[in-house]
Amino acid sequence: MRYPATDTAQKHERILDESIRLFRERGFHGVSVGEIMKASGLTHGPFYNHFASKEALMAESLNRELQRTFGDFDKVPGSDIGKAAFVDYYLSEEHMRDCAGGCAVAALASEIRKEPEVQGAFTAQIKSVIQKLSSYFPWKSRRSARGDAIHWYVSMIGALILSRAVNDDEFAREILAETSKRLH
Amino acid sequence: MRYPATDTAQKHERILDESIRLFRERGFHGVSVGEIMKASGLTHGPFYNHFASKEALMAESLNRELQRTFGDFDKVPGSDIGKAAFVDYYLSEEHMRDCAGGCAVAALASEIRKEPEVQGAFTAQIKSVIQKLSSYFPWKSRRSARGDAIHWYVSMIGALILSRAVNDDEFAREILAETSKRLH
DNA sequence: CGTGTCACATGATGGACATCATGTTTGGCC
DNA sequence: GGCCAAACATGATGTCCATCATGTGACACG
Repeated sequence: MRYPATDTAQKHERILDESIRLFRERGFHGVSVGEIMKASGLTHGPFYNHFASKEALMAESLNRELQRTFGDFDKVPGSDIGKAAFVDYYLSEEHMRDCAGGCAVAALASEIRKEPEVQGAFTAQIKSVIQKLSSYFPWKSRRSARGDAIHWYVSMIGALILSRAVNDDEFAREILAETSKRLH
Repeated sequence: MRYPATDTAQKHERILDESIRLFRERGFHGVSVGEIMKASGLTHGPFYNHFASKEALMAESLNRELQRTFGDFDKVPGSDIGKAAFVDYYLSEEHMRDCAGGCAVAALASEIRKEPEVQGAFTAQIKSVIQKLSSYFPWKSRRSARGDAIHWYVSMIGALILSRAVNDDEFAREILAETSKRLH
């Protein structure tokens, strides 16, 4: 590498960071390669020095983001307290508003269905988080812990997506709050 | 109208039908006006005789579809049986696969966030269905019926979206089944 | 039976986009 | 200190798209 090696690696990282931020905010198809590069402090040309295609970037940045998100899991205690804290964060008004910085699953799940190259890594990550959730948090229903974790997780995703889609703050808060109560 | 009035009205309807079908299948931005018109048996030009813009079509076709969906509500009995039947349909493998013909909320919710013209009608329709759900079906938790209905509804949406996003049929079926059990 | 008008088809326009081609700068290495 | 490849900028290419402009043919009405 004739350019300073660390700088180039940093630029690559910055492209990944800015792209996932923009993707979450406006969707895969709502952002152009040019915008991503501009946000990363570059012009659109050298994009192809870093990635084979836009779809390849989508796969890499999403995968990286999910890894980072789910890796942070053990920062909360694996108890009822930790579980409640996680719900409180996930279904907070703050998270609802911060789409660009929030959970990538809620922001992008419905677009992933159309991007085959992205689906594989996404599926593996979701399986892994379900596994982690079901063994890490306490589940006390008479049914399977794994099923409880699945239901718990899809409830949060659905609530967040719906609260973001509606136009009425009061109603959005109600969706978050009523779901939240029932997941503690 | 110098063309047969009924024909023109039928074409308008066909544009609405085909557009909502394509939107659910590929998202608002995944379909072009030209494609919609071709699917409706017309060329792209006369689109603007029927709608002011693509966004106006999005609003009209989604609103119409939601009205039709939520209007069919009273076809199932307002009992535990009816509620369970609704869950069984909504979280069926068939519904998971039939994105183009299925629930528009699950298919488009995350894109609605970016289309202000569409949000208003969407919000009103969601409020209305929550109202209907909470008064129509029996809810027996110690909490509010309305909150129960909200949680029940967002769970179904989240489960359907996630099951469609993953790449593994077995896992997708597990998401649907485990959620389904817990909503009966 | 002609005529005006409306819904249609065809084609144009201008912009956005992903991708690529071609120079240009950079800094590690001999 | 000069050389060369890697990483950059600029600009081109071709495609696709939403929207609009213009022509055309069908039908209701006189």
